[in-house]
Amino acid sequence: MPSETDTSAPRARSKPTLRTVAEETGFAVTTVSRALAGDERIAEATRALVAEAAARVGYVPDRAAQRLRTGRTKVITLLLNTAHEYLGFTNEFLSGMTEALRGTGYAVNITPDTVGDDRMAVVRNILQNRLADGVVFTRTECFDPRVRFLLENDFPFVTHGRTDFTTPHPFVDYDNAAFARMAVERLASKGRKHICMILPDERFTFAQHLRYGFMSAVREAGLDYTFPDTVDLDSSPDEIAAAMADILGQSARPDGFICVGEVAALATLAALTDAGVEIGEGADVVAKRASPIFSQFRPRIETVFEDLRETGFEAGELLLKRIDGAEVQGLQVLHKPTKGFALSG
Amino acid sequence: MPSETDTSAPRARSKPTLRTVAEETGFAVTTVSRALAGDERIAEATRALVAEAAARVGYVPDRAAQRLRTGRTKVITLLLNTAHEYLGFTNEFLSGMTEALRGTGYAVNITPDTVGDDRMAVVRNILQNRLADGVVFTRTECFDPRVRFLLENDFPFVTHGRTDFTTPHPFVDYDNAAFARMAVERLASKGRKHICMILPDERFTFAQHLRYGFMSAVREAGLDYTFPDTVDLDSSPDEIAAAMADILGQSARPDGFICVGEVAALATLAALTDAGVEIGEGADVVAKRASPIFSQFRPRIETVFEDLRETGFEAGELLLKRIDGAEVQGLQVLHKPTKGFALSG
DNA sequence: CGCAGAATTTAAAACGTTGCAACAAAATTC
DNA sequence: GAATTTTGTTGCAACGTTTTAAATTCTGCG
Repeated sequence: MPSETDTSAPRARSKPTLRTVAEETGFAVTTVSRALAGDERIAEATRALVAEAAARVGYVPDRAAQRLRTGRTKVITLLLNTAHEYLGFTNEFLSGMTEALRGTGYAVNITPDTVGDDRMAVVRNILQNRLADGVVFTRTECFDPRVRFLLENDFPFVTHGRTDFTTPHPFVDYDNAAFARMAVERLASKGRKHICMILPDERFTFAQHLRYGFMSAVREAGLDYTFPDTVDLDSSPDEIAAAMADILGQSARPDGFICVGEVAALATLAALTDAGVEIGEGADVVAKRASPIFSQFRPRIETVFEDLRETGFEAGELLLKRIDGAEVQGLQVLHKPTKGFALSG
Repeated sequence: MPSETDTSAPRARSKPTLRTVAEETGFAVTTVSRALAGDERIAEATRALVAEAAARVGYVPDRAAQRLRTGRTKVITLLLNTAHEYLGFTNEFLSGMTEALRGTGYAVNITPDTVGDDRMAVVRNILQNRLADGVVFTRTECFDPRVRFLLENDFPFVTHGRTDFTTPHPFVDYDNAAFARMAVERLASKGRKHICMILPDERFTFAQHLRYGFMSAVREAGLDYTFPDTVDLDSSPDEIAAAMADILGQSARPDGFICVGEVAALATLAALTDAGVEIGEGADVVAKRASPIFSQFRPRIETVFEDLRETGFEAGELLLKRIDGAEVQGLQVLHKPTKGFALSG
């Protein structure tokens, strides 16, 4: 039949749209749109019919069109930082986040958390150009200007780490003060008298928390302490190791070491090994662990676990809820270090 | 120029659009669009005028609208794999990629490289829903079905790692065969007679390359060899360490070890340490290094460097060129291990 | 002066979606 | 049986851009 071929000819392999489904079912485009959105105003029977037809022709809504029409991007952006105290941070966190977004239709976008030296430009750009519906970032500072800006503009976001702003905002964090305290106490219980810990750059909130937990525990137990002041957690492994070697060469040298992250741990162990100090004898080391690799460090050290994948997952979940309009109150998660220190592996 | 009509209109704080610039300059929207695109048909003077006005009102093109109209998404997607032989892989690779895309208007999207067990569904979904203009993925297999699919559909992509397909496609890769050969030769030069290397899962192309380079060098030098067959590079640190301990317990035990990645290196070192084998005495270890952390491994080992950030950068660059229609020929980058082995740090 | 042919500019039509206002048909009320 | 509400459904108008086809102005030249 020629007419048959005629009508099927122009029907090229083009992407099915609402119109396709509309023609298929005989309903109007509007109705189809509503039906697929599960609108109560559309009859139950119609909804079923439309759903069936949509599935049959393989209809999938066009993101660009939805975005243009609604202004919602269905994108959330993670601000990527190059440095982290754990090598596997990005992979773990990101895996958790994408997992939380699975099936929601949201996509994860990555953008460096800084252009040149400017952290604000990144977030301003996202707001101004409506590049995302929400933002997640790490390495939060006590009075992080990004937080202030986002709060002022009422834009959904979740921070990894807290701030000192009085206005509450969603966050996921690990209780680093409790960790530091536990770590000091653990070393004290082993008879250590002089504790050393490498801190993150002081502008990060978690540096303050670590310091606070550390100091209060050290004071309580009446211990000596040292913070290496030439390096921080973002320094290169070599710099950290050199700083540790330096400290080990001093007359009043520490006998207890707390490590936040792989780099600090390995550099500390290397410095101790190079100085001929034996773990369990001349010194003890405890660390926070985010990857199973810690079990292979020699000498072995005791660790507690921080689950970064879970953290990323929660960051994703919280942000979705926030975008959906949830109140900030319920959107704050603080992980306590539950179990005590144990030998890794 | 048309008469200056009511400028007192409710000029709300709405995002400036082409229309805004059009009204501002007195030109038609079409002209403005063309002028901003640098279209030759628009008079030089007009282009300048429009550019100035656009900058003044802070015009930025709307991504959603462009995408809807042109079908181009200005997005490229990186397929994220949870496991990698280097902990820092994701961060490094991603940092490189975003760097390559800076200023191009392209955004990076992250999606897990597998849903359930299905690697194909991910890439099919991207094509079908036009979620991106191009794709990058890692952990390429010899006859990777994703590559076949993308080639068949003429969709731009870059793989990290090669395939054995006859049809060429863009890739970035490291010459792992050369690395393995170098490593064997290095160990041989130290008088080692029995070489051991943990391979990646054999379905990955780079596993074949490593094996090939290894085998040909081992045969040439007339050495013994062992591939631990209960683990691969993606096994857990504990499993790898256990397998190595096992091998060290055998009568004919290897005296040279090649490690691809941190996990293998640390697990091997731990097993050697635990077995009381001294590096330089009872055994030697060489490794490929992607992060500066290797300098802190004790005992120290010799390494060669693979630059994953650069790799990510190139992947981004190649994909952009490919999207722009460049021929596949020039879009294949193979990194040779240039310098020889040296003590890390 | 008239006119072909460049050189510029423009109006209008998409792209696929959703929100608004309206409408027909059925159900309810008085 | 008319008036009113309820229940489903629909057409039209955006959202901001690019593209097609057409209109306008500007040249130079006979």
